[in-house]
Amino acid sequence: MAVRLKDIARDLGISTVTVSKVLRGNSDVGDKTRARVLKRMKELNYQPNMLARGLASGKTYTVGLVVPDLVHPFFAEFAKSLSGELRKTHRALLLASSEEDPVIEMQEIRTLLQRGVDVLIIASCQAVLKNFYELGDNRTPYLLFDRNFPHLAANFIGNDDVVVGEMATRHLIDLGRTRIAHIGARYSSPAFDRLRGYRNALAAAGLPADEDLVVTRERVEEAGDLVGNAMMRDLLKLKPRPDAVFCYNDTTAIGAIEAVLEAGLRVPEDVAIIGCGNLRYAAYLKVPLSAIDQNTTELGKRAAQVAVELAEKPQAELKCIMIPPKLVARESTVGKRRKRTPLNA
Amino acid sequence: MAVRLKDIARDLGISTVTVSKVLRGNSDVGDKTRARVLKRMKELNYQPNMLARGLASGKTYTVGLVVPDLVHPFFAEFAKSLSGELRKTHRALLLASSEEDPVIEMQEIRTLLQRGVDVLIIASCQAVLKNFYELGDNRTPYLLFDRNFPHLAANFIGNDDVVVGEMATRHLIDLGRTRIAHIGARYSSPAFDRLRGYRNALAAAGLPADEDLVVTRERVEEAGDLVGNAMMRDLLKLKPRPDAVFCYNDTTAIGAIEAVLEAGLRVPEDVAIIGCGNLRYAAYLKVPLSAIDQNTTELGKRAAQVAVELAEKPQAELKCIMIPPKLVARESTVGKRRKRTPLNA
DNA sequence: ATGAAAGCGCTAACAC
DNA sequence: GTGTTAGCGCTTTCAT
Repeated sequence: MAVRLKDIARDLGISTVTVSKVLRGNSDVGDKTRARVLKRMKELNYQPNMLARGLASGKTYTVGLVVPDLVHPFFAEFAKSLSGELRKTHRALLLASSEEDPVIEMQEIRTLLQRGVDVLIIASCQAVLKNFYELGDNRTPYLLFDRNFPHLAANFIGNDDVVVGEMATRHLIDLGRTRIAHIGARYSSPAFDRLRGYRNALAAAGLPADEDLVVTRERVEEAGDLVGNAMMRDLLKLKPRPDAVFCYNDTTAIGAIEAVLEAGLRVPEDVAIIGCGNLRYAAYLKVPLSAIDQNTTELGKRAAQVAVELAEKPQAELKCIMIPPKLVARESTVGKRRKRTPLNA
Repeated sequence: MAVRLKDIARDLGISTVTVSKVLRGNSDVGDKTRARVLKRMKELNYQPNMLARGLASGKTYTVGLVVPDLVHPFFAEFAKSLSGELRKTHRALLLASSEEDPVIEMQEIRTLLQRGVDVLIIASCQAVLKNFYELGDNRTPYLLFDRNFPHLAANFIGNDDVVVGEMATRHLIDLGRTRIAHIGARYSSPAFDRLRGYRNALAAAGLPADEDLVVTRERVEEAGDLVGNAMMRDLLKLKPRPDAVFCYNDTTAIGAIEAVLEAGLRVPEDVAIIGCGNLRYAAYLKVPLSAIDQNTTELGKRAAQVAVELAEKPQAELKCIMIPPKLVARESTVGKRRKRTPLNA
């Protein structure tokens, strides 16, 4: 059996309460007693039982995270950053992957809530989020991440995706492109906002908004390269064909580039392509990929901070945090004239 | 406050014990009583408090995983697969990333054990694993993953890395290459075994084992591309220079390819290069990368199964599971004559 | 088939 | 400063 508070108390002839107080750094303990307790704890290599603490105190020092796909570099990067930041506060991360399936997502949320996570961070794939309240009268605070639900007054952290769309499209405009297409996703706030940004930028530049140039398909997240490839092939059939494409994410962009090359055209000379996410290996692709970097590491850090705040003060004021994105131009838009951007820059 | 067993018992005029039995599917409950309990549970949307259950029963239905780097596709893929499989058994995943730092790793292990994980799965970055026992007299069963410690009698799951090395090297030999180099890692069982496999294959083919052709460096995991690039540059200075390289992983391979191209040479004509891991985007790289696929999804599935077994029967016989790797040949070794292998194949 | 009693390891609230 | 009492929500054991 593991060492318990009780063991230390017995050894020292004091009460468990005092030991507990020392454990938690409570100030109302005599210096001598504190020293003796700490010494004994070290000797016995005492490890507190967080289950018991959680049950008694209502705080588990645990954060739950639900993402649609752990392998997606964006979510993996976020999870890593979040986890690293939580470690500094001695909190643990309960992680679940919903596979972009709302039903699985609900199940995972339930699992996490049953474990008493202090906060829930979630990039939800629900179409509507009213279901969130059907999970019992649970008062666990939550933080929406990446995907927002405008009609829901909730804590949110993500990028300003309107800016993402504007930034990408503006970049293509600045390069002199005039027939700019958009390969988008559906049913999520980032998809919707990036599209809006795209339109804003076109309008601001006085370019026409040709609806043929906007194509979308469901489930862009999973096999994005294949989807991107298919959609690009559709776009290439248009006359005149687009001379640039802003893709919803990097994987669709990769597929799109492939389609352009397969059609015997050049990137970026015939069609410039920009993605979003800034994959770790973007610089090593057949055509090094330009992309909007989401600053994912910062996103994870800030999310951890908000999570800790929520854990400590569940009724805090609503937070809505937008991390500014950043343009990383590589060959897929600017061609070979610039020097190669180093990895992850 | 959330609904408790007690509430249901009170509503129905029965004891909490009976309700608890229904909850756990215990058979010694009358059909009528069971039905009433289940009905009421549904009505109130009862969610069991797993902390309380864990404290009382000693089982938390939680598995801990520690990986060196969550963003590394191999570990991300593994975590995803593991998590998906655990979900089927209603278990949760506590995840931690050690950043390839033994000190952080110990801290994370402690954090997980304090939360009472039923099993610990770990790709450890410790040089020696005796420290494992210093974490208290904890009897939590653990499963080593990817990185083995031969002198430690422990459960293990991973690839047979000797076979990985042989398979990769053999592939290069079959292509007629005779001066085959190896860019390796250090201080881990996969690194060591892949090197052994490399040597085995050379010996079996009657090729000389030139020690100049084996280069290693620390911390290949993090910025693998840069490390691979630097090591390849070293190799290219040799006379005669190598005509093929087996790289420890895909990221070093990417860097190595870059170095070859920067030197004005061709891949694979001048230098054939093969990696290990089979990145999701391997097919879309400048030179589509040949690699040994580690069958990571299967690895995660089997790990989950073993974890569940260990959770239920901690004293089970030691398991040592080797998932067979698979060769995926692309342009970086065989050139353009073959058809492109589809993504993730 | 059902339940009473005891307790998992800890903390909160209040005495002294 | 220190200790007492009383739980947190559940399971276990052993009566009946």
